[in-house]
Amino acid sequence: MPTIADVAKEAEVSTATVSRVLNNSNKVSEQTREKVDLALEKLDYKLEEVDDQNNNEVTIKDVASEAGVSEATVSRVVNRTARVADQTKQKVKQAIEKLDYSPNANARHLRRNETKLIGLVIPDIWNPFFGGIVKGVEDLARQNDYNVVLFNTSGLFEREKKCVNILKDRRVDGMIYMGKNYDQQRSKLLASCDFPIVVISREEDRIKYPTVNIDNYQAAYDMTKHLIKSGSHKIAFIKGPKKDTTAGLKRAKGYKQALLDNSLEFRSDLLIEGDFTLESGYTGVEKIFDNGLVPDAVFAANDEMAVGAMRKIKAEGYRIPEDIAVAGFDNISLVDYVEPRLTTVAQPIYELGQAGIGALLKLIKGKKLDSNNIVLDYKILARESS
Amino acid sequence: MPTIADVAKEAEVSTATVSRVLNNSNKVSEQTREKVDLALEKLDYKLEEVDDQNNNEVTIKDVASEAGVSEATVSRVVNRTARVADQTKQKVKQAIEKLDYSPNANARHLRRNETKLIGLVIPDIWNPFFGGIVKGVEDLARQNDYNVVLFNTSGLFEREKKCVNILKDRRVDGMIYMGKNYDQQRSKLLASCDFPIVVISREEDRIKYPTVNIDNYQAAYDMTKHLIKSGSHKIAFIKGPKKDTTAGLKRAKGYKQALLDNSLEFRSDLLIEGDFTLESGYTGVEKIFDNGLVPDAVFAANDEMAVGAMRKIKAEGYRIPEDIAVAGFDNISLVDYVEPRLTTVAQPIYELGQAGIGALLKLIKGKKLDSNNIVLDYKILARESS
DNA sequence: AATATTTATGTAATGGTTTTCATACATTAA
DNA sequence: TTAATGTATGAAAACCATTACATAAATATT
Repeated sequence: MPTIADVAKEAEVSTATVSRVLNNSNKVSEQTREKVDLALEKLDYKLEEVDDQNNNEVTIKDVASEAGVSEATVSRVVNRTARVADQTKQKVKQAIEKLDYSPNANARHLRRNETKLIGLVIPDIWNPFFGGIVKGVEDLARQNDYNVVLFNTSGLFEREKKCVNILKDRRVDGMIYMGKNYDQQRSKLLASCDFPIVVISREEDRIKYPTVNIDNYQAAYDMTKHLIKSGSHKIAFIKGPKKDTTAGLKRAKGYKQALLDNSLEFRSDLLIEGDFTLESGYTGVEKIFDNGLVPDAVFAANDEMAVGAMRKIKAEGYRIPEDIAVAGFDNISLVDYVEPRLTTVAQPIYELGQAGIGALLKLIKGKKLDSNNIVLDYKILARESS
Repeated sequence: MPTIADVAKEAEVSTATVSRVLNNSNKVSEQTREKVDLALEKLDYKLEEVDDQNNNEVTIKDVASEAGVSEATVSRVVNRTARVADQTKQKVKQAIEKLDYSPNANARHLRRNETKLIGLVIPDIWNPFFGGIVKGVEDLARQNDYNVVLFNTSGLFEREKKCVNILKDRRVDGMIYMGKNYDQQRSKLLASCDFPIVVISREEDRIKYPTVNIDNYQAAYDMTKHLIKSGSHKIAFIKGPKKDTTAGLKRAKGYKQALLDNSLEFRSDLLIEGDFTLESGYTGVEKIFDNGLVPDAVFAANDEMAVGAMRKIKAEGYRIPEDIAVAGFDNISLVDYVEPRLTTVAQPIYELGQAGIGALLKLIKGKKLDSNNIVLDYKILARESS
């Protein structure tokens, strides 16, 4: 169906001119009129009621006229939102069946002023830790008739910002946010949203949104204690980068406190900085060895670094756990693949996701949360490496 | 803002009755009228123009009146869809800024008859293989102003069906589908969709939608050849389950053909069935040993099974690769964590996702694809285990 | 100066649904 | 019977934007 604009383009004149030709306005030169006429012919432009029938979507209108009732009644049948006489109901249902009608969710959402859409902003879906969370979120969301729009930010603030703005435009009903960390600019960004937000796995004290987490301090404390009980008393810790998340810092704190509470010396040369990659675990242990130190246990703030540590320890000829015990944090799937199997803190990954969306759904429904800081249980998984 | 329905509820009468009271219809008993009046008062019901001001969303109307122009002009400024005088443009932009207006994407999509939404149906987002694909899809989609709605089906057909129906209701512009496999019921399901579909990582011959894949047959062939060249001539293969995907079957075929082409005997007792889990790799090798056989190489149809195989091989005291070489398939991240590092076929996971969404975007734009079967390159990663 | 054309902008229809209020008809109570 | 009420349904106004067409004013052309 060509429009006036199409014709104008074809005839290389303005739409105004085409309009004049069509309405026999007299201020059109013979030449131009001819050009336009040609274009009209060529594109087979029809004046009568621009038939927008290229879009053959079956609408509620079609169902209504098929069933011989009003659109309102069809809507009532579809949504079970008011009593409809049995006879009528049957007619409507038959019409729906016959025309294979399914309501346009967009139109419904526009009208109802809700989208049944949850924004999910995470740094890296390729990382199974986030994969598990996303799974937990999506599963429970879908069970509650919400769908999830996924955004992968690589932890870049600029990208996070873009994603959040898209979510605003889309008028999502809520968002689950996992930024790289939680600084001032991010705080501002979240504050600009007028839908509920839940933050997962970012244990920040200054955060003003509901969070779902484990107690990182206590978990690290417990794991350290476990290593001490197993006979270690010279325990190294590989922590996150200098600008770590609060969650990361808390793990380091838990480690330190456990040492002190058990009358062990805290040595800063056994507290090594890493960046959560396998390599940094490897080089972390290397640094310790280079200093002429040989710990009897290495506890890393995540599993990847622990595996890196294991590799260096083995490369130097030490046995795990006989000479040096190793422990990690997170319980991502790979801990099962290394040898010896890695002792680690099991985060309830899937459950973190579930708890997050659970809280978000409550907020969306306007309910209050019992607590603004949901804390889930972790587990110390003592396995072969300790 | 109470509605008539609210008042009716409060007064415990039908809405019809409330309506009659409001319009001074005379057929209302004194008693009822009193009840209704009371309710009206209590709820502070206002007749004049039901002020639906509870929703304080800034709309294009607000911007238009703030800037003193028509809504059409605002739209034109926002969408750069027609020339607007500089002066006017400035006014509009200021108004937008002042009111912090952002267009309602839903309304736009409804009108434009597009949603800028891509459905992404996968079996298990927790599995990093799919995680990588999702990342590739989302990255490229977002760069092209499309967003991704994610569905996690666990490979259950019933759930896949539900998800696809949601996508239909939502009128997504396209879908990327990774079902468990591709049987008749799934084929029917996809056929019922009236948006373009691309299938990733399902190499089925009978599939009638564009697919993105690697050449599984050739890859397995090449890997087998690699093992032979490295000196193995008694190579076991751990394949997928009996009802495997065609992709899985092709890997087995490639393995077999490579043996034959290199004058090696194909022995069915060295072709073991697994189910793509670590455990099945372990028990697979166990079965071989139980039969009194000791292969000099084990090639598994995926990495998890290869790791399981490695574990059993080491447990029996054999050295890898000196006694028995091991090879996997996929190159998921864990291959880097095991020792020795696993030789494997590297699938271009992220690129599979990208190619998939690339093809889909073309289809959405109404373009033809060069080929209905996009084949990406794989790599034989020869590492320590072979 | 007269005519032709474009530019800038407005009006109103449109997208598909939900929902409020109104009302013909059926039912119940007096 | 009649008066009072409920039931089942329809008409029309939302929801918020885009866009086809119309038109006054500005500009170009002759």
